[in-house]
Amino acid sequence: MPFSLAVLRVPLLSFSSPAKNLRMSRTRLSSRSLPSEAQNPNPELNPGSDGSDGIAGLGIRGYAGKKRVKRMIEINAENPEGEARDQKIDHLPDIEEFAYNKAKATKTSSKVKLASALPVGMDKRTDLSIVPKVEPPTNWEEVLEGIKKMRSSEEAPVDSKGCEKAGILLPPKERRFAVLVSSLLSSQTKDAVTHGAVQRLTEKGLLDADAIVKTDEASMASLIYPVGFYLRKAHYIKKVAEICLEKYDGDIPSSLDELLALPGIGPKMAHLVMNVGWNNVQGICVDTHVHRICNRLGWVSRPGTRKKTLTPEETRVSLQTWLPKDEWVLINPLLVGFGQTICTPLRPRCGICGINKLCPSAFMETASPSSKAKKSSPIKRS
DNA sequence: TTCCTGCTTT
DNA sequence: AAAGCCGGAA
Repeated sequence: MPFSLAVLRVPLLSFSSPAKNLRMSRTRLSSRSLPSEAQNPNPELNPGSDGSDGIAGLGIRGYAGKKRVKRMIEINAENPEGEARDQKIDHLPDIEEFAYNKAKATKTSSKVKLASALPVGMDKRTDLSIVPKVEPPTNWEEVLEGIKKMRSSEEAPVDSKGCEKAGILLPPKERRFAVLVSSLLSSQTKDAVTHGAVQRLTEKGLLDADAIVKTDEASMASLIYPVGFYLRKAHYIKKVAEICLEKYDGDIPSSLDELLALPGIGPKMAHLVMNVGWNNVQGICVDTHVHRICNRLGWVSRPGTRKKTLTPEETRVSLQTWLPKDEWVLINPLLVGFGQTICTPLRPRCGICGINKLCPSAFMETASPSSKAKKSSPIKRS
């Protein structure tokens, strides 16, 4: 085991000011050289582990600015392969190979039913061949390139503190669990806050299912505070840990449906975990940023119409009908970072945006997105 | 006010 | 479809 599993019982604290009790001994994780495929229990599920960290690292390597590369090299200082890995940037693993290779999961949960009842025509969300072929948006490649350029010149929170980065120095199984917990914590929470919470859990060895079930909910809540909805999430984390321990031998589920069946795990997190946790691309991870930006760009629409999509799930399905699968994984960190720094939800910085000439929504949003922008859809405009 | 890499329940 | 969860920051 890479770190001590000693369970620290944290006294129940009042939540009025829990933060001050959170700082304790800062035992640094042993960042020794890590085995990759050597300890990978499911090598067939991790074809990306060619000595690299697979897709999980792409969020880091793909759009790394100089600062970040430097930081990664620092982090990997004790890892002999570290620097070498950082050189191999912008290399896409062959995700086609294992995109459709997963066996069907048990579909017993109500959530699964909900998921497949979503506005699709593509049940099981894997077989795109039955979806009517949609013409890709004009200039989409140029737009994508422009965004990539902007992303490489400015560092975004997601680059250093996103879920993709969670547990990057851990062995596969621990890393997967870290990605799952990190995702769970990330919703409605700034990356820096999520990162801090994960850090505290890591220091206490609480990214391990076995350790989590032995920790009471209040302690968990105080540790992850102040992430959004921390009480609920503390509850979910414990439930998830119990399920993982019982059904998956302490590992996380390896199929989309089984992930969706976990409490507190919805489509956004499930796809993220599949993508960066299992290197198994079943769909695009669409969060609020991807949802917003795709609509601003006119990249997605309600089926058969030119109206904006109403939900992230609708966006995901629409985007998947035309975006080449090569881009499915990278589109998330790309647009999330873009959304954090430039194409912000409120008052997007169109003035400094390198693709404002190509964006149908550029300089259009004077009021809040909910009030005005809703009526004048970017793709409907003449 | 609106948002933060949402999900669950009504 | 909409409310509720959580609290803080811009």
